[in-house]
Amino acid sequence: MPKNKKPAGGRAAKNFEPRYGAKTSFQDRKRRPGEASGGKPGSKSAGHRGYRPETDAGAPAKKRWTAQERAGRDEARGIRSQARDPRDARAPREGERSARREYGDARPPREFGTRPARSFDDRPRRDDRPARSFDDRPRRDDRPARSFDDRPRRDGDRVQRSFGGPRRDDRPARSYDDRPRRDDRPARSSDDRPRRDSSDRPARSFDDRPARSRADRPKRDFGDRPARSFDGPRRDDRPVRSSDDRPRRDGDRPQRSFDGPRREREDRPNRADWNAAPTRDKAYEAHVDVVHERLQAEAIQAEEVADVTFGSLGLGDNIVRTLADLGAASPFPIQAATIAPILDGKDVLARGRTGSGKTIAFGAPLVESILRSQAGKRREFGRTPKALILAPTRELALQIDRTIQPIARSVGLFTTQIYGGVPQGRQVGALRKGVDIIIGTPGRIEDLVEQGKLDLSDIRIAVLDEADHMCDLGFLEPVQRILRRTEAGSQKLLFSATLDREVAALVDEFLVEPAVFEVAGEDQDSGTIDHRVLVIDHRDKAEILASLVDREGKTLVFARTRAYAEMLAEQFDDAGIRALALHGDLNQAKRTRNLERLTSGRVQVLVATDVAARGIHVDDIDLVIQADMPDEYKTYLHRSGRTGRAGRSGTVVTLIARQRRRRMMELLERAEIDAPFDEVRVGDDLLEELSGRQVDPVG
DNA sequence: AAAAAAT
Repeated sequence: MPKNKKPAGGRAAKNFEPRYGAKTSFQDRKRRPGEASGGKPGSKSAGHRGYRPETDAGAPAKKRWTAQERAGRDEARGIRSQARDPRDARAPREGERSARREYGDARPPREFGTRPARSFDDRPRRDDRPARSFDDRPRRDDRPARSFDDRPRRDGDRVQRSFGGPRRDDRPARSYDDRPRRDDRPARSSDDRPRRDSSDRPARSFDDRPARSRADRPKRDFGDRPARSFDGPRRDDRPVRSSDDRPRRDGDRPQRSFDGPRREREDRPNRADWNAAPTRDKAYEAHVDVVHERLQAEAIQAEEVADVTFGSLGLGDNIVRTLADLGAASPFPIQAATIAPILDGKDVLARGRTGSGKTIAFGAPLVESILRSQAGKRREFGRTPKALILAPTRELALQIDRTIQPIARSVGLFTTQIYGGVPQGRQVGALRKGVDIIIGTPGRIEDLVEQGKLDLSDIRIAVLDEADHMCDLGFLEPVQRILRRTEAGSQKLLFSATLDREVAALVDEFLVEPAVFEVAGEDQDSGTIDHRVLVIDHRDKAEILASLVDREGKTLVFARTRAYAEMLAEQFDDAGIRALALHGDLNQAKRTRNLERLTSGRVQVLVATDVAARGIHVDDIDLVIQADMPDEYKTYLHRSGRTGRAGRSGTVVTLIARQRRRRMMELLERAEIDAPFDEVRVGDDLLEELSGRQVDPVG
């Protein structure tokens, strides 16, 4: 029996593309619900299970979808036919699973069983999102009535600034070999480089820095301020690292004992150690030190920003209002720090802990900036995008757009998502009509550029979210190629919770006199997250995991591989705990849907690979379990940052085998996290406690 | 090992 009787729906996804490309996505969206008569929920026929009367007086109007749900639905729609069978990506296991159901497993099928008949009416609304959410074009009547005229005009002396000031295209190309687009630039030296402002910042010289080989670099005492501060491993141009003094990747860190209390800031003053670094390899040290000096100089104290408002930072009324709608009434410290310099056209490096509001920190000023540069111009059909935001995963790109889009929309700018795993027709269609801001992942962006369907040459602001990750092997080169295609001298913004030296590859080539920000005292472990390490016997692992996961509240489990993530989700499911997986082996429709199901609370447990480690925001995950320990402290910080967001509390539990204790301690030390280690066996009360279940009171 | 483009 065919999986889908509906003729159109049964075709392969790519067959939809001509249709998507042929008309606007908005028209497309309007039509499709009407044509969904093939038994889909929402059917017009009274016999169908999803039937609902046309006029439903008592029911709330159609404001049922949050932006995220809508986005997920629309993305999924293009490949719905593929998604029809929830297990199609795991064909090998199909027999086993269906067999189980056949002999009377009472539990409903995992994917669709508990799905309420498509009614989202009673789903808790997320009040931090604007009720209206259009993932593509706004309806005309939804555009803000106010025109640009009532905005305070501050563009008089500033709009030209970033483009009329010292242009960066007179910037020198450092090497002519592989940089096609930069050969118009004169040689750059630290002396004659145009200053962007009259500040007394030392000009940094990246160019004459000795090849960044670290082999001969002096060992420095990093105190307790490890790689987080621009000291990450470089992977770009470094050939083979001699193993002289660095047995592991970040193994040059001194061991520090877990003795004293470490959370007080007074106890970790050793940032100064950076500046007191040995003098060998001067230029290299100079680079590190300059960056770090700025980190200190421009660190923002939370108290200082208490009475700053978004308006006073230079954002227009519409944007300020939209931010309030998004739940951002007044700026978080990272936002207070970065908005003004971004509006000033500066390149910015910013580090803010997970969940500290980085998206708005770059998104709001980006929109404002693009708006100013467009002031007085018509929105032309087919205009080229002016801003680009790059993210390492599709889910993150989607999420960023969910935040940026309402902000952009409030001032009449358009955004579109450009990422893989979905038909490109919609995306290309949007580009053809003209968008101002694109948000996406590197692969599809490059793809469309090469196909001549995306022109980056007018991009004047480029943002890298999770910038250090974007410098990982495999990401760096595409990112470089993309950035080289942006407008000469375009403004670059690099954000991450773990911004470190890994970004130097990009800083060297693309950033000029960057301003660097971090939020003082906002260390990753300051407060809201409780970290625990469970030392377990490998044989107990599955049972212990199941025990931890069997709970109220949302749980995110991290596994190292896709296969293990899939296996764990199945194991939990088999144990009667509904769980879904999120990893790169799933098609995008399932990825989007499974994440949405955790967000909406329809499933409490999600087992993910590191695809979910960074940036993904789900409101109320209160337990993160690392079924496999991360192999990098940065990964630990990002994974654990999925809980304890925006000041909420959360618990992070990491399972390790006994022989990993040493390594785990080192990793936590680098992450500057204190966590008790406990040996645990199946049935221990600690498991009950950590899962939040009540230990049975002895009656 | 994972992620990111299809094919």
